[in-house]
Amino acid sequence: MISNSSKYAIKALLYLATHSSIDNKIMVKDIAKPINVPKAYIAKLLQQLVRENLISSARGPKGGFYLDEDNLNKTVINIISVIDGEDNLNSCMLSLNECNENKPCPLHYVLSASRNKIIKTLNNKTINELALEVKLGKAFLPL
Amino acid sequence: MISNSSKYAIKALLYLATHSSIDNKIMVKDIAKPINVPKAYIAKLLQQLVRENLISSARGPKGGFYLDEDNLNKTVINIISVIDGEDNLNSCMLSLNECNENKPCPLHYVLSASRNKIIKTLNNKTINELALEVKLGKAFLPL
DNA sequence: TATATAATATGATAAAAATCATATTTAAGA
DNA sequence: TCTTAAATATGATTTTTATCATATTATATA
Repeated sequence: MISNSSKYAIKALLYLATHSSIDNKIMVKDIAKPINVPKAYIAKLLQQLVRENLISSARGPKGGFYLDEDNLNKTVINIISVIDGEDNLNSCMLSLNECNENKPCPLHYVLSASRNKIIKTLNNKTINELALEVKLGKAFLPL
Repeated sequence: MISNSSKYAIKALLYLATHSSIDNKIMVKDIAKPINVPKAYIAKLLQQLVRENLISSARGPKGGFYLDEDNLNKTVINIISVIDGEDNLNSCMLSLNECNENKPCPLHYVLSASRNKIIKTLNNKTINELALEVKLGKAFLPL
């Protein structure tokens, strides 16, 4: 439903949102440790996220990863879409392709409301907003 | 979060709930086709489900799979637990082990309510109740 | 402009999940 | 009680996901 890779990517963005800035770029190795993901693995994911404009980077000395204004306004769904592809979250819980709101499978039927709410939330909440919850002391890292 | 195998198992139980009885047992091959799962794969899962008392079976001629009264009262969570193990659904969306209601990660924080509702539903709804939705015309197979 | 530092591209390996294949056991019915 | 029809047990294979390794490219700064 949501892959390990997506989870790692979300963690990385949350970490960058709360710790980096254009003047304070963070290297792979300094991201991997605190978010608890293998360095070589997160490195690959970060590269992919850069290509898809979800995060920013600079090479060479003083280089590293950070989030610019645009990056901060990405949503969780944006991340999952890039890493896992579009459809995973849109499909019903049993991955039935003939299942939809009009003709729902039994599980879909009983879960529809909650499920829609989750998707809506993931669609609306930006990384920036999530990071704000942390600054307000409502939510917590470590990741 | 919820494996393919679990999805297949849920589909199988829903199919049996709506089509089988102790007097009308259904063979592997007649389950595999309508629920759209490879025969050899579902066979293995069905065997596991029998061992864990989630479904019933009989060998030999006139044999096959069916649900007894006890089986019909199993919940979706029961199925997922048997196939995927206990923890998968209880963990937070990012699989953080230090994340909980009191000290939630940002994602957990914004999804908590919907997520709890889903888990509660999966915990309470029995296979029998789900099948009833179908009989009442509120929900639909095919699977 | 040489050096060192950092991301990038590419691909190999390992682990897990999904799928397939088959010999064995059980039981119904002729 | 023999034959046949079914599940069961076991394990092999394939595919996908996760992980690791490294040579290449870009850039700050001495």
